[in-house]
Amino acid sequence: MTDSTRNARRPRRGRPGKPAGDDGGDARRRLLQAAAGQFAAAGFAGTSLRAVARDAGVTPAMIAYYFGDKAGLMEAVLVTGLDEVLGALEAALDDGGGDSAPALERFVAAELEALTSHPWIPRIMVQEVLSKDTPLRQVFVDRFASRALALVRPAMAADLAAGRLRADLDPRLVILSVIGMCVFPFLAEPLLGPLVGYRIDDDFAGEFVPHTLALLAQGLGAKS
Amino acid sequence: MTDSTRNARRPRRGRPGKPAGDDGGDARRRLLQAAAGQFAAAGFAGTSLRAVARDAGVTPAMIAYYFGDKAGLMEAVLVTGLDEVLGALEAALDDGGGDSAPALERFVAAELEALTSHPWIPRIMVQEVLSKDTPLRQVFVDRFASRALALVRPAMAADLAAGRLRADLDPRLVILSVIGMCVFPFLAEPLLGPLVGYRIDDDFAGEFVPHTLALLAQGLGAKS
DNA sequence: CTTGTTATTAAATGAACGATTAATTAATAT
DNA sequence: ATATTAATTAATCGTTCATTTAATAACAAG
Repeated sequence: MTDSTRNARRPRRGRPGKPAGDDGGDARRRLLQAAAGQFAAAGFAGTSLRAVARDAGVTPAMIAYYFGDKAGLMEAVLVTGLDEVLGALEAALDDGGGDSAPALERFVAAELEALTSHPWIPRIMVQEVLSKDTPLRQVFVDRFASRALALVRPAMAADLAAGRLRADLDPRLVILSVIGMCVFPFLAEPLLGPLVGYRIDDDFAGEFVPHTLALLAQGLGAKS
Repeated sequence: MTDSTRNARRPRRGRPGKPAGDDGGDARRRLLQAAAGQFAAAGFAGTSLRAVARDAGVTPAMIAYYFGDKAGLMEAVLVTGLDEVLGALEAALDDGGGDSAPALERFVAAELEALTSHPWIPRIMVQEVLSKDTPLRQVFVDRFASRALALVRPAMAADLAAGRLRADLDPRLVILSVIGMCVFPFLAEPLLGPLVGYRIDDDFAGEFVPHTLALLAQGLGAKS
């Protein structure tokens, strides 16, 4: 499906040499975009550079030219997306710091909205960063995880001190549960979307953020 | 790491022919075990049959003999594990039906305990079933998802009728959030385990089940 | 105009992979 | 005893892959 829909776009492959005019510099961006989609859909090992190059309308040699090798391409894809998400998280948590909503609520909302714009990030993460001990993991830790945790932990401590967070829960496990609630729908959408009945489009965050906040605020139990 | 630790076990590969005595029938089981580990760690495309066979102490031709081809091996791995998990869920939800804990609580506890015994299942699912439209997906839906949902949905309805579940939440999204909370720690353990501070061993369910139930029961908010 | 740099292609290389086949041995049935 | 079946290895085939190399064309600077 991914093939047949995108294939007919670039049927002709030109003669060697620098292309004329306004196409210049575009190939790198198209390669990143094609690679993000294919890495998310088929994983690192399951993605062939030939297919990425074909999707981007260039030859595989261009990947070596711009990114060195396959791992370099994956790294470029990942850091490009992660930087954008981290920026959104920083903006949401540094916000004033005064009387706004509890920090964990702002964190959840910002994360869900950022992921809605980059739905391939969780899939690449789980497939290539979470389970395997690849060089990418260090990139992820340094470039994203450590900074994100540095934002969240003091915010949680502030919530706790202000009495806006239960004191009898293990903070480690709270982080785990909250991240899981936020990230899992993006992982499972291709299967559970049709089955349960949801779709990740521009409106998804608008629907899922209130639900998640309501669930986190009071749990599942009926009001007594 | 996976290589060097498991490698030295079966250094010698015998002469051709049926092995004598009590080894018979063991190769199939060892292949399933080795394949589960490698599929979970490296994904379907990232796993080579040569490596699985080496890990199991046989030749790659044995995989064709027992499972036909690579896809058949993966399918056998998956259904073997899923059947065991489904059995645990059925046992937990069919339990009497009387005055025990809310069904969603029993579901959560049973799922977490079953996954603790088969921690590779969520990783294979996310990597090979959730995101890609492979033949495995139908296997998963028929063999597990449809039956599990058939167990959960009436149980949730009963909870709702008995006033043990908030009526103002979207049931579709509740299922999504609950599954995400349960499954995500298994996906993220290789990365977040050392970082956040938890390990999936025999005691994990004993620690995580009470936390999850407490969080689901009342949410994060401090008691007023 | 020439010279160098940048961006691109076509073609070749070598390794790894999944799958197949033929040979081989043990167990079992006749 | 003998034939048949079950379980296993060794060897190899054809394919696909990532990567490398050499050639080529546009463009910029002198």
